[in-house]
Amino acid sequence: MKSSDKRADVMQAALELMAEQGFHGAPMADIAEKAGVGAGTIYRYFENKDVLITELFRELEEKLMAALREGYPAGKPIRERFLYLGTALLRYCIAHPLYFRYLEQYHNSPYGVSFRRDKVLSKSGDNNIFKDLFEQGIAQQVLKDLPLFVLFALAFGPVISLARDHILGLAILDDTLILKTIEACWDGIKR
Amino acid sequence: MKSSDKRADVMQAALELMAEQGFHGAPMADIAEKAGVGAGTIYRYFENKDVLITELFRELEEKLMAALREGYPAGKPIRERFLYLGTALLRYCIAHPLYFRYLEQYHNSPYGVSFRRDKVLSKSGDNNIFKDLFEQGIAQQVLKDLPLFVLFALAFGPVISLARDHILGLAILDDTLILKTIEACWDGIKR
Amino acid sequence: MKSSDKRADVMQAALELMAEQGFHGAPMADIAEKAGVGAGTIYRYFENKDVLITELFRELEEKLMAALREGYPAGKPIRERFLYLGTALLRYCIAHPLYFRYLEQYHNSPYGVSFRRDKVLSKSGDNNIFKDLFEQGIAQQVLKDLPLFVLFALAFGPVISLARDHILGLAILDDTLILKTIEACWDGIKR
Amino acid sequence: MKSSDKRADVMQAALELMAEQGFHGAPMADIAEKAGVGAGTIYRYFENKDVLITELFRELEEKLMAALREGYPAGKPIRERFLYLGTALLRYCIAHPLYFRYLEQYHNSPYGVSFRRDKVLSKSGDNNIFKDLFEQGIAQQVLKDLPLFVLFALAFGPVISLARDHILGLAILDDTLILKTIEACWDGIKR
DNA sequence: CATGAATGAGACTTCATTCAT
DNA sequence: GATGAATGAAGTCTCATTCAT
Repeated sequence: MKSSDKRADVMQAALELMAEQGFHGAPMADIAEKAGVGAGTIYRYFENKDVLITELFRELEEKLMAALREGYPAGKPIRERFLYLGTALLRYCIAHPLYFRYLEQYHNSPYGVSFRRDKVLSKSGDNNIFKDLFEQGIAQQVLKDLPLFVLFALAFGPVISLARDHILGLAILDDTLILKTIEACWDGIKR
Repeated sequence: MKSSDKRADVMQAALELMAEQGFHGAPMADIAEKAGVGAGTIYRYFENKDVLITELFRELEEKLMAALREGYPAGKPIRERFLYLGTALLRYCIAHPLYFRYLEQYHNSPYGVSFRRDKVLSKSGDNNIFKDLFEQGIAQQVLKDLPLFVLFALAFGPVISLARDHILGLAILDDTLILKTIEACWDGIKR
Repeated sequence: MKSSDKRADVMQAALELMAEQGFHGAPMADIAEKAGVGAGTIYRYFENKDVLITELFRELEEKLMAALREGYPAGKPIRERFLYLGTALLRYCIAHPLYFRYLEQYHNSPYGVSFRRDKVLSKSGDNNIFKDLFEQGIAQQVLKDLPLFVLFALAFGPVISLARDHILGLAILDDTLILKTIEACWDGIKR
Repeated sequence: MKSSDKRADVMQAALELMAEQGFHGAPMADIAEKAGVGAGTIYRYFENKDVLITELFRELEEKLMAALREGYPAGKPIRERFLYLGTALLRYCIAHPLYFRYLEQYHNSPYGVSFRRDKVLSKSGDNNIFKDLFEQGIAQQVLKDLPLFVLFALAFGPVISLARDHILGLAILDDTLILKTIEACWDGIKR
């Protein structure tokens, strides 16, 4: 059970350093040291720094999506499903500040240009819970008849904004406030 | 009339390069060349690169706030004032993609840590139109009784999210859609 | 009959990679992979990379000399013996471009400094067919009375030059041309 | 008159180190130190190490050709012209051992693949003294009727071979011996 | 004996900043 | 004031070699 999974060690070290210092504030040497491996070892697992950054992004995003899918009340009404997703997302971001900071940083960097935000909404083929939710909501005339990307922004823009504030220590969010916030988001998208 | 305002030239060059390539993708030498000045000249106006970055951020933010203040219907009802602010902000971001990309990048970088988001809400002393608006709205029981930072997130989180999509080419926003979006934001914050 | 002669496999792999990419363009890991052995295995047979390089050189040189000795018309006249050596050498270089490229590279590298060219002419003790040939030729007044190294250069310098051109695709050499060339070399050294 | 021509200093340092240690035995840091400049300074004059290597090659080759052209008895008989070229070339190689070692190293490295040897014989357009000499010689039936590349090898292969030996200390060449050698080369190519 | 993951010294290169002109 | 050549610290990455399995 020893921590001999060096690849995971490297990713964890990279996450911690990059989330806090930015991609450029985390030299490979520092990552290696924090991971407890030699500098060259990183390159056995990641072709170069860019690949490490992107790979880490993919993994964090996958974790996030998995967390949202877990416990998702698939058969329940639109509103209930939305409230679940919103609160789960906000809680997740707050519970994993490093993940959140890393993901945000990635999105706002030149790296993010290649990995478009829209993937979240239109994940090809895959069942996309967001897309499904909004499309059903429109079809059932429960939600406003707006383009998906607008609904998405209305629903989750506030979550991201709040998560940012919380992590910066500008906001304190308890369960009650989280719920109220997501209900307010619902007011924004519901017809 | 000569372009002897080298300081402005440098800032413009820095804006263009950094908004597109990121802070680290814009070497001082490139900025100097694009600005049509010598590399050393930059240091007559900015102590170092960090100062240039921060100074540019301050200037852009000030421009943005000035734009929002201009034409602000100060005496009108809460809702009208809000709709004005929301649409103006979204239009401004769309009209000035470089400004927006730069500001976002700054917020999500380690630089942003020192210059807190909350400044927007609590600008010391200065009359802060956002803060005033929300506080009055709460007092008049027009807005939900939520902490200011929540209202702010509900109101402008979607705007930022949409602006990002628009700039990445993932969304097309016309005047009608902008208005509908801001009205939806209003639904989110109104009691 | 299993290819358990790993030492030979390593040498063959090293030859192929180094002849084409240069000594420094052939990492030990690549050599190991091409040889179908583990990276560490190479070090069971060769103390380090330098030793591998030198060992390979020695082996190739020995092969070359053996090829020249084979069929050498020892008892025949000077001229016939020379024509045999010259054509055989040129044919060998053309038939084994990898050997030739490797040997040339070795000679022109810092490695070659330790392993001097003169070995060819003065191989201690061993009967040296070149040395013998030239010395006899001078004694019999068939060859010009020049230092051995000059005769050697006159005789084989052109061969090396041509082999290089041929391998680079700059020259096409058939049997007739090879013979004419060596005859011309003879004209250069004969009295 | 100070040695402020840093570009030249770098080239000289690179020549000395690379001729002796090989391209890979001469780190940029060592070159910079020997040249008396900062490491980064090299990159103001040469995009990268490969460019430095190639540029240096070009310059040395140009110097060599210039030296051969100087004093070339253009109007004189074939034989005289050839003797001039041969002795001049050999003398030049001996007088400039660093140049010679560098040039040879370049030719036998992967770099040399792109810059073909044949350039010497077929320099497009430019008046090529070698090509002209051999072609005239063949036309006048003074030289053997062999392909140009064969004549070239016969004429200069020995020179290169001898220069190598001389530089390695295996041969001592005085003016008399140089002349005799080139006359022997003439015997090789003359009809 | 064989392996190949791990190492870390060292190579190349970039770029913020300085300073003589 | 302005310039831009020069600098060198620091960053990314390679690869010969080792050693636990």
